[in-house]
Amino acid sequence: MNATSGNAPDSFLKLENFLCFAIYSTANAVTRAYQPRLAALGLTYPQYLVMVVLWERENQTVKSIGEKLSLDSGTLTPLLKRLESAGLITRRRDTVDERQVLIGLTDDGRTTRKRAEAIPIAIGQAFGCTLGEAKDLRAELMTVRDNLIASIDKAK
Amino acid sequence: MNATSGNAPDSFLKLENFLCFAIYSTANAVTRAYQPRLAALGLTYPQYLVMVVLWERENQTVKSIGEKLSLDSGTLTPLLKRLESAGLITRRRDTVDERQVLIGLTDDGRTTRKRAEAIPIAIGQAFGCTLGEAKDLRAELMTVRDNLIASIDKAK
DNA sequence: CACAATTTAATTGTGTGCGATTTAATGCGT
DNA sequence: ACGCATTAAATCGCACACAATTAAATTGTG
Repeated sequence: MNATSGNAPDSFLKLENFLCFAIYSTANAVTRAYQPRLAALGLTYPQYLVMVVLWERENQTVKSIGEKLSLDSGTLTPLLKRLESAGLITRRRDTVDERQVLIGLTDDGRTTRKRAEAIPIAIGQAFGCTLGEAKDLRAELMTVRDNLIASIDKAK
Repeated sequence: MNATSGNAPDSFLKLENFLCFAIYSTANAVTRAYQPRLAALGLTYPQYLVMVVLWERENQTVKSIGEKLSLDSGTLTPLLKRLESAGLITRRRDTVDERQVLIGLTDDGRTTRKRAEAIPIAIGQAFGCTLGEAKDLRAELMTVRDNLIASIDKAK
């Protein structure tokens, strides 16, 4: 019996055993990997995700974008204002329900999509795994993510 | 041929296909899941990771901690100052090599370990997967992470 | 030994994330 | 119609991440 035996609460507190650290650290690496390519489009990684959501469908509310990305208005409002200043999106109050703000794309915002198409392919190669492996990993992560979110919600 | 056919660069720009988004979003969920438990110890999630590194070995340099967590001094210096103000760690210049700052634990910092031991077990349950699945997922992620970091380094 | 290159932290500035609160608009029950 | 709960964004404060730069100490080389 020694420190490498792998049982006891001890081993749960070792960094090398942490799934959460693997997730955290990989996420940081993803952002760093995207950064040089996105900088060429004048985007940060979270801004890019917002643009992806809008490229799929224009004129969504802040809430709708927030649900898709699991981000709240505290994060999105300033981010969207920056995208607006950059001339990529539009923000206007919904005339029917004035609580809502509708986010649309400018011509520039739509055009940027073309330039963005090469990025996921390049990053996919940097991941160093096959499309099938990526798909499996993505599915497993989304399951874990949904479980975590469910347990957070349950605690409320 | 339609929008759901799944080929063409088009499908690479769909959020639901993004491995990177799965990683990003799961990482955010991990932080939120840890937050209430860590708040009871007065720690944030990145601070907790630093403590885990120090619980494994005391008196490491900022660089050594940074290598283990893939964080630079721009992130670590202010974080470590906060842990110092909280009375959990000590910071002192190495007298042999005065470029380095050695990070140690206070009695309080060492004691906090005991209270932290229950956390990974509770979070592990929130993940909703078996220990084996977690181990596999962790290994796959670390491979992806290392590939990403290698591709970032290669670009320099 | 001199001194340029390297190494280690700290600093600065920008952009997230998120808890908590606030503001304004809408819905809903009586 | 009234008032109250609910909802949607915005705001505020704090703590990361990280690129870029700076400052100080050490190392390596002639």
